[in-house]
Amino acid sequence: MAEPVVVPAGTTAADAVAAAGMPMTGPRAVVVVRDPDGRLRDLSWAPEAEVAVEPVSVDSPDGLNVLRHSTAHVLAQAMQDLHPQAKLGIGPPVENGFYYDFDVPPLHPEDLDKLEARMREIIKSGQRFRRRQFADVAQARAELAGEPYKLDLIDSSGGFEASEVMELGGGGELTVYDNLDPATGEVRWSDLCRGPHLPSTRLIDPRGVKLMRTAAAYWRGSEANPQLQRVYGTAWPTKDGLGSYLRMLEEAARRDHRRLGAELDLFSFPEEIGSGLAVFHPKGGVIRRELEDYSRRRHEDSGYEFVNTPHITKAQLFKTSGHLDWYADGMYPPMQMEGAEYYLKPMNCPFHTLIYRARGRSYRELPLRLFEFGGVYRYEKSGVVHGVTRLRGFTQDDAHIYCTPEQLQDELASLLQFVLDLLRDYGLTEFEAELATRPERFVGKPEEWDVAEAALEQALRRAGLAYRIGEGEGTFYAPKIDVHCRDAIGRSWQLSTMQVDFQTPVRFGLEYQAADGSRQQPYMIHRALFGSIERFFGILTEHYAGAFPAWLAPVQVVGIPIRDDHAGYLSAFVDRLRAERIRAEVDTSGERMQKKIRTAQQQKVPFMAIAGDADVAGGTVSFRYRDGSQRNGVPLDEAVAHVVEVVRSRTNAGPSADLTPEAG
RNA sequence: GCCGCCUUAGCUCAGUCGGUCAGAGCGGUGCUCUCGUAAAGCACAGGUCGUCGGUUCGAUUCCGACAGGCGGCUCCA
Repeated sequence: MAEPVVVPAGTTAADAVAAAGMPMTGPRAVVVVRDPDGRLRDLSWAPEAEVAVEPVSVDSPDGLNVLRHSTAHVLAQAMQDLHPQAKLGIGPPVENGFYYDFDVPPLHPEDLDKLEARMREIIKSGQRFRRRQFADVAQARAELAGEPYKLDLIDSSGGFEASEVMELGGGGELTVYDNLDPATGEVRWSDLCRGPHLPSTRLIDPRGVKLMRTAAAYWRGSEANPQLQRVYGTAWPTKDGLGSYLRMLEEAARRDHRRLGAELDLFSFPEEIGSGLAVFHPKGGVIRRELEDYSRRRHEDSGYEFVNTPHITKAQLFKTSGHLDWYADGMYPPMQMEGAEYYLKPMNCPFHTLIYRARGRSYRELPLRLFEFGGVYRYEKSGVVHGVTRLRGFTQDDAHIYCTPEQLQDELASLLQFVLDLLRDYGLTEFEAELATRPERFVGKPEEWDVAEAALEQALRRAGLAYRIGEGEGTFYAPKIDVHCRDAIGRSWQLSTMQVDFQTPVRFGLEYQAADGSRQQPYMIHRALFGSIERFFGILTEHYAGAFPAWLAPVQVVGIPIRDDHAGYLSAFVDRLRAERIRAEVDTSGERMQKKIRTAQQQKVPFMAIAGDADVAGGTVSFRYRDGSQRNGVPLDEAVAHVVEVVRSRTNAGPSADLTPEAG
């Protein structure tokens, strides 16, 4: 945080910042100030009384938002220069960039080039941003008569969350920013906006700006409204800032699980099966099985019992659960059979609940923890299926826990801890949580919701996990905790969910007999850890960029003979590894050694075991690891023990010669 | 579902302003070659240019529908 500067009454923030000797141009330029109330102000702001403000530089989070917001204005000006009929929507900064929505005919990639060229001209002309307040709504309406969407914003401002709409200030204050020609002071362009903005377009480095793509977006986010053309762009204080952002995008593309899934022969989406339905190939199958097996073991250790349930059911089950009332549109349509309607299941919980109800339950059995890798089918809209992370058929690692009211709190706390521990074992270590509370449409009694929400919040506190509240974002039957994880390149993914459900036990009439002989209703907790196995698989693929830890790698060791006649020696070595259940093979293809190394490297095999005359003579192999490091002349016994140790440790790092302690 | 774009060999992509233009690299197969850590050489095989319909003397090339995909929007129990 920068040192505060004092702005004397009647002078501008810019004067004070300049007098303090802070940069006014360049990659660290101060672009706005924060007043004592925390509000960001233009540098041209002149307070009526002396005030201490915090300078905000363009490379700070707030400064970047200002830069991007101002760049969005430049984009809009460029758009209206090139397409005078374009009507303006909204144009806020977003993570890593900005967008602006326009009512124009659909745009094409060439249009972006033209817009960028015009933006560069505007930026170089050094237009000044001037804040101007409308006297009243009538004046604003008159001036914005040609901008129907801006009028819509003004007319419905009462219904807006002010923080979400950059166009409108708080408290009904309406302001406009004029872009002035620096030489003549003429107004070149104006936009309804609450600001703040850069003092001048000169503060934008055109080499740090790039328009990224066009897309359609509904006006004000509602399907009921017309679609506008959205232009996404990004802006950084410097050319290097843009460069490193573009490199990050390339890195993300390099990690794309759809691409890696094909390159590493993990899974595919045969058109014949249908959109959103994946098949896992043998190598993908190995990874899945390892993921699942480890999860199974951990669940068994933690008192879960495994169940199996069918993929289809008569309609009544989902009528009882309430899902048909809420989610019929998201379910595959019913099949008629023997006079009954059958549905593919979109959820496992009603099935597990029937298992609970299959016989009388005693308080001594609780908590009863039922677990299943349950295949579910959801009719996702055609535009949303995405690789393996958004499928129409997928597998939930779904558990339902039935417990007494007294057990609820401890059960939730230990459950959350269990979830976090297990995610760490798969290599995810950064978590954020969200507590999603009662939505507008819900079932049950508000008092019950309050109890459930309080229990979840308590569990979060006990776990010491940072969380935010998602007001009204719970499901229709339960509030929930969602756990989000950050991957290796900082992207956040929503994974685990825990829901406290008081409704399903009522709907299904669940009971247990308490110690005093009375019949009581259990509480129910829904919990998914990966959410979807397939999606988790995809996320891990991107997290590890396809270089899975040794314990998950589909092929753990490839033996590479230097000459063909070393293959037999390596086969014996590989047999010893296989006896230890290591997934090992010898590359006996007709290629030369260098090519085999390249192939194994591209397949991201954790251990290459190379052998030539020297190794055969010495009874050793030479390891090459994925990171290119080497460990040569390792005696066979030691080599087997080394691989076994790395795999069984389930370490998510390496392997690498640099991480391998010299065996003694 | 909505808007825009895309769909040529297993993969990545050239190409046809409608008429011997169906091509390349990688991958695959075969032969030759193999002595130390990211690509040896040669040859061969592979595509009714997503599917169906229309326009046309003639369509992979133009039009339409459908399917699948990509980027967003919306949605995500």
